[in-house]
Amino acid sequence: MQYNFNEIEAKWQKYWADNQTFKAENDSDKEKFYVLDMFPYPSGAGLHVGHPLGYIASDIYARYKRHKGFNVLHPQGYDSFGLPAEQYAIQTGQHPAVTTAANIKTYRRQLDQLGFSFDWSREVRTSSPEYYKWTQWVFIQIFNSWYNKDSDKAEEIETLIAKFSKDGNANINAVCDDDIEDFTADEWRAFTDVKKQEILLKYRLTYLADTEVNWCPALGTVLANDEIVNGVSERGGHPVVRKKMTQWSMRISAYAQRLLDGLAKIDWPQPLKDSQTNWIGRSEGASVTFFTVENSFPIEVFTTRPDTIFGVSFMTLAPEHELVSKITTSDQKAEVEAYIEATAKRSERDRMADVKTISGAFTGAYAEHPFTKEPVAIWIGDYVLAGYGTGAVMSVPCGDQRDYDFAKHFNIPIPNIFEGVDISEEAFSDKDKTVITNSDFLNGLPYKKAVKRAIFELEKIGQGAGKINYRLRDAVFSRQRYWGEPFPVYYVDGMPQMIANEHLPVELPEVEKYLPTETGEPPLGNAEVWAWDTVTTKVVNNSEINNTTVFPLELNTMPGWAGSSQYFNRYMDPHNSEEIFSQKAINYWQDVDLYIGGSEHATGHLLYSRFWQKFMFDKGLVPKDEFAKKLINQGMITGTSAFVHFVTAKFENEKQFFIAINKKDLNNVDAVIKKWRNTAPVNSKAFKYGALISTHVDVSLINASDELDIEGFKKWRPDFEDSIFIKDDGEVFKVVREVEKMSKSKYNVVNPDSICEEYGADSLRLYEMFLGPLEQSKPWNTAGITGTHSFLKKLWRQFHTGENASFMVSEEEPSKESWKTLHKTIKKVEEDIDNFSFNTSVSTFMICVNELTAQKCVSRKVLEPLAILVSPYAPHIAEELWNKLGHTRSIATATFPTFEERYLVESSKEYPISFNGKMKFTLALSLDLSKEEIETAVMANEKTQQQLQGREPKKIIVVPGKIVNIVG
RNA sequence: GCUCGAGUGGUGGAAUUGGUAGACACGCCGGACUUAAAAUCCUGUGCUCUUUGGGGCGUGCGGGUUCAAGUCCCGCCUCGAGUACCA
Repeated sequence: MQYNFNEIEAKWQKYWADNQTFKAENDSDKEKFYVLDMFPYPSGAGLHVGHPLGYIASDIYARYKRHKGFNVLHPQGYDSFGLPAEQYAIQTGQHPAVTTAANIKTYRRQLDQLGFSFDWSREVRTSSPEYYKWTQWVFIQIFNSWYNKDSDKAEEIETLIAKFSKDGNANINAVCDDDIEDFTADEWRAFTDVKKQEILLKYRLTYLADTEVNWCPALGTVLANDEIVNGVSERGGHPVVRKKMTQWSMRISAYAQRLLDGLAKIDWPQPLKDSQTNWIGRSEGASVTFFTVENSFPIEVFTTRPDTIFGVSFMTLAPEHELVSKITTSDQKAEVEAYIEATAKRSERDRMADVKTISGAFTGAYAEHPFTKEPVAIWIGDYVLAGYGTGAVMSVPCGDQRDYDFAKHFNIPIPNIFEGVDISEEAFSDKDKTVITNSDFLNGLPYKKAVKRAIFELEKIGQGAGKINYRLRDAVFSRQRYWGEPFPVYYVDGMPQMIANEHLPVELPEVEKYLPTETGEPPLGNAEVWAWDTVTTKVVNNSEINNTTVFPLELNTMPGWAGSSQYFNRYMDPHNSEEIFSQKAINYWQDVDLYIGGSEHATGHLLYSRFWQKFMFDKGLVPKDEFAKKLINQGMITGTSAFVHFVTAKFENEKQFFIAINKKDLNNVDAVIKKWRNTAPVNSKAFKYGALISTHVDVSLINASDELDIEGFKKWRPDFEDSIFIKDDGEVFKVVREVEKMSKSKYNVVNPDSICEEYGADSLRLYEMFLGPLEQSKPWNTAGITGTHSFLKKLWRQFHTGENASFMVSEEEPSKESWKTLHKTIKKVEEDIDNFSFNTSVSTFMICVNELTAQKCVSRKVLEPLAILVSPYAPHIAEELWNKLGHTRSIATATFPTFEERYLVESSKEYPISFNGKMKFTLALSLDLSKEEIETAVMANEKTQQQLQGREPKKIIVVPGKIVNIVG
């Protein structure tokens, strides 16, 4: 009987779906285990072989954990809001919901054919109203919260209001906007309602603010910093400019320290933790206040080197700093304004492109040094960023290279405050070797002590304090897009109002056009039915807006990360229409035990999700403040692109054609063409050819030996129909191969559908694991799949040893060798899965089956456990064999076999014996011998004596269980 | 520039964390079966010398520690990822 994988796979996929084999219950006596994949964005291109890598790994782990007796939650869903569907809608007018639904269908079919053990009854889609109802709900919770630094957590806004009406805001220790004026309780109570709302907005965890944003005119939207690559948009590569807009922001900066601390308790890859640490960018130092000589304007700066305060010879403000216009002297006004205008014109991209050019302008103003009382010149310069720290620095040219370069460029004095250090060429910034001089009370102190003392002295005179600064900025939460979650927000007198929880979801309205409006409003500005009636609590036509009972709704939508920041919790109770999830469900499932996904989300989704989780934790909604215990970044499977190289050629007065050059001949094109010309038509008198050009070839036109199907190529690229191919000696034409990202435009995409059809899903699953370590990126090469495919055929034959290869296993006791083979395999596979080394366990299976074949082992006692071992990797064939072994329930319910040492251990073990470090022979010795007994036995051995040739051994090294080494 | 990570046959990659480097697979060479192809099976396959017994060299390069180094230490080189005037 043949291994008919197509039939077997279809049969069991249907069985699993019909029987809901992988449905997880929220009620179980078993221990829980939550295995999660990053849910996909359903793009129109469907899956290629690179996509399922992480899903296969997580599926193996989920199936393994089921065999180990856990109640496993292994859900899947779709991150179905996003830009591509919207772009497509703009081009074709098709509603994104329609294309998204079609794409999801394709995804589902492709995922199903790989035999994943997802619990599809828990599927979520971020774009479905039942789901985004809860995204809106969480947004409202965040809006109704403020961050109390005293309790170090988010609290209800009501507690803040209570404090205001009792004591005003003098003693509030909150994370909030920095432009807040003090008020008393009496003043608070006297404020108008709008004024109160305005103030509260400065404290809320999500707030409206005029933010300088990255505006992409081509896409008509705002992009996050991580959506911009090299100054252009990640999608589409359009230019990006700075623009001020009123945007919703999330006060993620309130959580900076907790996000940093949390990294210590989660088992995530170090590089990912490093990049989050970098992103948060904590730096310790001090804030120092300088006062201008004229008018005593305070200028606050942040420095990590308060110990170098006596080295200050000037100050630099960002050109955008609000004080610049107030302090600039009339003499310098023209120069300063010209400089500000020049920097404003420079795009972010230009600034990045040339970091070497030093530019700036002197304001004419001076500040007073807090200790020496000397005047310090105030400059502006674009190397100081408005968005970091206070947008102003105290410049210490002897201790900071940028200050040094600036000082040199503008001939500003560079006083030296470091003992025995030459600063004539560059600044000295080695903290550990610092000994300070010319610095009054800091003289002679090493770095750490000097910092402490400087802060102490600053505090004493009230002009500074120790401070920790973070690079992490609040996250902009508004997008000028259609295909995203609408905000549950309407505006009364310009102040945002939340729609009550019971009226959620606020559903996305229909629009005629998906582009921004002519007045530059977001696409929702095109909606005709987009106003909130507070009486009927319904969305009504815009014409009904009267600003007394019917108000305009928010036109922005939420960013992509809104829906992905909580989906892992929603899976626990996805159909709950009363709550985001029940407390019972969250208390059972707690958190994700294993999360597998790409590292590209390090500073996006994975940081935002940790922030939302911490917020939810503060609100008492979730029991854990980190959502995923362990995370693995699967590597990318890259494509192997193929190229054909051509020269354009022409005979006199004739039409141009192409000559394709074989891979081998690329280094001596001239010689090859000359040779070809000799055989060419006679009219080759005036023959000319140009430089080499190369073009991608669809990899499906290339065979395993890199040979091109020339006829197929000509059909595929009719523009090359008249080309001449200079073939290799063997009458074949070989292409050049190169590893690139797998992408449609590079024609190197390999589709899992065709692989499944030809070799089966089990072969594909095994092969993807076999390719290499999970976390490493590796090139795809379809040719190698025959290896895992023939393994499955061998496995099949092991169970089909009857007449005409019919199913047959024996009930007899297996040989000792076979027991050994089985238990060796159990041990290795168990270790491999626990360490996520799925690649080596595939090898182990191959060795196992090869050995069993050699041993002619057909015993049920060995084959049955083997089927269970293989089943996480190749579930379809395992299920079929399991069924043939007479089981009526799915193999998924079987218990993982236990490894027993006694099958491996024999009475003796082979010890390699070496002389002078060179291995010479091995000796079987009893396992329970002591180190001394081994030594004695080795010395008594005939071969040892031969090797020693009568000499006394200098040294005998015995590592029990491993090796005996004799130095003669 | 800074921060991580990685360099092993023709290729993907193993190596129990200091103990016979190259498991397993692809590819290739040769063979069996076949009219033939496909499929399947068997043998060989790091480089090199060889008197066919075996010898020498081999994990990016140069040193070091050790009886023993792909693995540990020091100094380089190359590639990949992230980040970028962060005071």
